[in-house]
Order: sequence, then C-alpha cells, then structure tokens
Amino acid sequence: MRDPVLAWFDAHARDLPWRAPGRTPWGVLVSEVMLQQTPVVRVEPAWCAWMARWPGPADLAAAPTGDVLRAWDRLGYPRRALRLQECARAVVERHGGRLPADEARLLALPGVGAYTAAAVLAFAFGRRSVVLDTNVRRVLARTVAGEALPAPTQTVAETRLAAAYVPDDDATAARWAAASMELGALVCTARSPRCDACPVRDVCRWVAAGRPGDLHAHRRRTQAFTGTDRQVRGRVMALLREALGPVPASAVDAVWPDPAQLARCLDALVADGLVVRVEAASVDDAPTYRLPH
DNA sequence: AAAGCGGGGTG
DNA sequence: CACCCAGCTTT
Repeated sequence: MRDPVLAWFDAHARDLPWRAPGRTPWGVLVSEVMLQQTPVVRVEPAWCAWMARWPGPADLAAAPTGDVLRAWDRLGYPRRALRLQECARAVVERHGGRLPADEARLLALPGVGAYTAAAVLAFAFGRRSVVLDTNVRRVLARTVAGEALPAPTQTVAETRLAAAYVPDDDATAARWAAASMELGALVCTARSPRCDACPVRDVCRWVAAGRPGDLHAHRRRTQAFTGTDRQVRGRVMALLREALGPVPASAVDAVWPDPAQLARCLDALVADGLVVRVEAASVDDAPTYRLPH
C-alpha cells in the first residue's frame, strides 16, 4: 500500500507554506498547533502573518500576550495560543531557543501532544515517527480494517497498526507521514470519499466490502455549541479582541442574556489566563475586563 | 474513557 | 441542522 500512496503524494501534494523550502522547525510546530482542530484553509493566511510577525520562539516569547491572542483571531480554542506562547518560552529557557529533535522533549512542551510531537519530528526534522491524526486513522480504518470510519476515541490497537505501516528509514517514514495524511485530506475524506481517484482502491478492504456504513454511528455524539459555555466564551473573547482597552462590565454583560452563565464563563476565562479582571477603584463601581498584557 | 474547549465551511 | 476539521488537557 505504501508505494502507490507515496507516488500519488509526489504528484498531488498541496503547496502549503509550512512545507516550503525556507521553513523552520519552529514554523512547522506553529502550523501543527494551529491545525489542531482548525482546517488548513483557515490556518494558511494566519500562519503566514504570524510567522512574518514572530519568526522564532524568542520573538513570540517576548510578545505581549494580548497581541498573541488578537493575532490568533478566530482560529478557535484560544487556549492553544496561550500554550503556544508558553511553548515558545519553554523552548527559549530549556533549549536555548532551538526546537529539540527529540520526541520526549517535544512532548514535554506545552500544547504538544502525541500527534504534534510525532509530526514535528517527521516534518521539521525528517525523522521516523508514528504520525497518527484523524486523516491517517480514517485511511487505515478503511483500507486495512474495512470500516467506514475509525472509533470515536483512538485505541492502542490503532497506534500499533499505524506503527507497523511506518517505513524503516527516516526519509521515507517522514514522506509516508505526509502522504498518508494528505490522502485522507484530499481523497479518503470523511464525507464523500473520492474512491475513483484513490491510488489504493484495489487493495482497500472497505471498497472490497462494498463501502459499508459507519459501525460506530450510534455512539457518535456531535458536540452541541449553541447555548453552551463555549459559545459564551467565544463571544467574550471576540469582544475583548476588538476592544482597544479595558471593557466595562456593562458592555461584557451585553454579549449574553444569562447572567449566571456569563459570570461562570468569565471566572473560567480568568482562571485560564485568557482574560484579566480589573477591579474598580471604588467599591461602588463595576470591574472592567481586558486581555492579558 | 470521556468531557471541555471555538469557529466556520459544507452536504 | 448535523457533521467535520493535521488535538490537547483535565477529570
């Protein structure tokens, strides 16, 4: 299965900025963090602007956190931006401002989990690693397991299976990681896979089985959004991002009709370090809210 | 193992 | 409107 996928990748790989010749390991890590649950098309312009402004970890480490959160804009999950800056500071302090080519040390950085550590190892350093993201999980679920979609939560068996498919040498392993992900992103897609354009359709067990439906459909629960704390938090963050200075509590109150829920979300945002509450000088006055400095 | 965490594009 | 997106952290 590997050779057809690698050949297909050589012909169809997207021309993404974090794959360009001048890329740096740090740039690769930034792209991976931005791509954690945010689609490529929305990350691309944000990554270009970000890297032009803060090319290396030392630059990001020195930036005001409010600027970092504003530059993150609407990529979603702004805690990732906070962790990315913490990561930059950790790289400066622990590793002299250079990203280590070591899986355990990468994994120890804020915001870097199993996927991101493996991806940085492969894409930034050309090293062999087991890169298992939502795309690769789906490709393996179909071609090898013959199932429409992988289980809702990643299993140990999947990691073992993915590891068995990784080529032995560093260079080919790194190419396999990119190629198998790309196949999942462009051909073996979740919604409407383009099996007619797939380089491995003739060995795919899911195709052989007649493309059966999703086994785990009954267990999947789509995350609600409307009315949740996440929506409230999003509105507060959007308001504070647009604001030039501190925002009075009355203005914050206006973004959500349920005062108790809003208060709970504000407390959580402050605890997360995404928002700073500035107590009023007079006991009679309401506090103001702003992004951290 | 499951829940929490944004936001927007698509069928 | 449901589903999906190069996941991580905490419980």
